[in-house]
Amino acid sequence: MEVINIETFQRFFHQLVLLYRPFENRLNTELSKHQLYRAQWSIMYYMYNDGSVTLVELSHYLGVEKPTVTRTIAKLEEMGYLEPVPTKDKREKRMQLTSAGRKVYQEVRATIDEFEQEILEGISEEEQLEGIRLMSLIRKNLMQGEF
Amino acid sequence: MEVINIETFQRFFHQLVLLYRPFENRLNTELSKHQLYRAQWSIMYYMYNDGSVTLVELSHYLGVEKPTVTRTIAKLEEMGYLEPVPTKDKREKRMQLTSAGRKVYQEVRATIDEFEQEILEGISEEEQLEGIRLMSLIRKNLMQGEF
DNA sequence: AGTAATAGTTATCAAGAGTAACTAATTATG
DNA sequence: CATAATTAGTTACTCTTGATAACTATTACT
Repeated sequence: MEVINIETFQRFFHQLVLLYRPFENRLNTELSKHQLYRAQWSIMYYMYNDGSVTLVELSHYLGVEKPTVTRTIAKLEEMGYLEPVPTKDKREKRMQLTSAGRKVYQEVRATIDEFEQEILEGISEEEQLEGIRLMSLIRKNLMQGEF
Repeated sequence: MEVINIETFQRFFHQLVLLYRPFENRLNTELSKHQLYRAQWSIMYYMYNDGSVTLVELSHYLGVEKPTVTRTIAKLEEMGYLEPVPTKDKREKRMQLTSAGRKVYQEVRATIDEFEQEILEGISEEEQLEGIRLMSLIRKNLMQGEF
C-alpha cells in the first residue's frame, strides 16, 4: 500500500473545480434548447425519479437554502411543469411533475443522454460506477453535520 | 465485460452536480477565513504552480470568458497578491504572484489541505488517482472543439 | 394553553459568469 | 510597406443561482 501523497489531495479537488465549469456550461447549452436552467433541471430530475416532494426535502437533497428552492419551484410551476399535491400538514408545499412536466423531462433527457454519452467516451461502465461511488462517498463526508 | 447501462450515465453527472454544491460551500467557508473566494483561489493556485500567466491563458485553463478573468485579476491585484510582469507584446497582461501573494497562498493551502484530507477520509490514494484520471478525461472530452 | 419547532415566503444582497461592443497592439497579406 | 485581419484585454450591462435576515402560518411538545 502506498503512502498518501499530499499532492494527490490538491490535485483531486482542483480537478473537480476544473471539470465542473465546462460541464455546467455544456449542460446549460443543452438545457437552453428547452428553455431550462441547471437548477430547474435538477429539481425535475429528482421529482421524476422520486415522485412528489416537499421544498424542505429538495433543500436537503440539493444542499441549498429554502428561499432558493422556493424561487425555482415557483418558476417551474409558472411554466406549467409542476403542480401542488394536497397534504394533511398545511405548512407543507408538496409538489409533483404535471404531465407537461413529465413530457418535457423525457425530451430533455434524450438530449442530455446523448451529450453525456459523448463526453463519457472511452470510460468503461465499471470506471463510471467507481466514480459515482467516490463522489457519493465524498458528498457524505462533506454533508457530515449539515442538516 | 458488462453492457453500458443508460442509468449509469444519468447517475454519474447527477452525482457530480450533487457533489459540487456542498464542496464549493465548504471551500468558500475555508477561503473566507482569508477573505478569498473560489474564483480568486483557482487563479492563485494556477499561478503558484505555473508561474506567470496571461489573462488568455487563464481564460482557457479555467474555461471562463475574458471579462470574468479581467475582473478577478483586478481584484487580486488590488489586494496586493498579484503584480504585472513586463512583456514584449504590449497587448498582453502577464501576471505573477507577489511575495505577499505567495505567503497567503501557503497559509490558505494549509487550511485547504486539512479540509480536503478530512473529506477524502476512507478513500485510498489509488482511488483518488483513478478519480483524477477520470475527471481529466471527461474534461478533455468536454473541451473538445472549444477554444 | 402556551411555547417550540417546522415549512415556507419575501426582500435584499453578492458572487460569478456571459454577451456585445469597444480599443490597442501585433500579424498576415496583397 | 500599407492596410486588413487577428489577438489581448477592457467596459458596460445582464442573468442565474445562491445566501441571510426577518417574517407568517401551522403543527408538535410539555
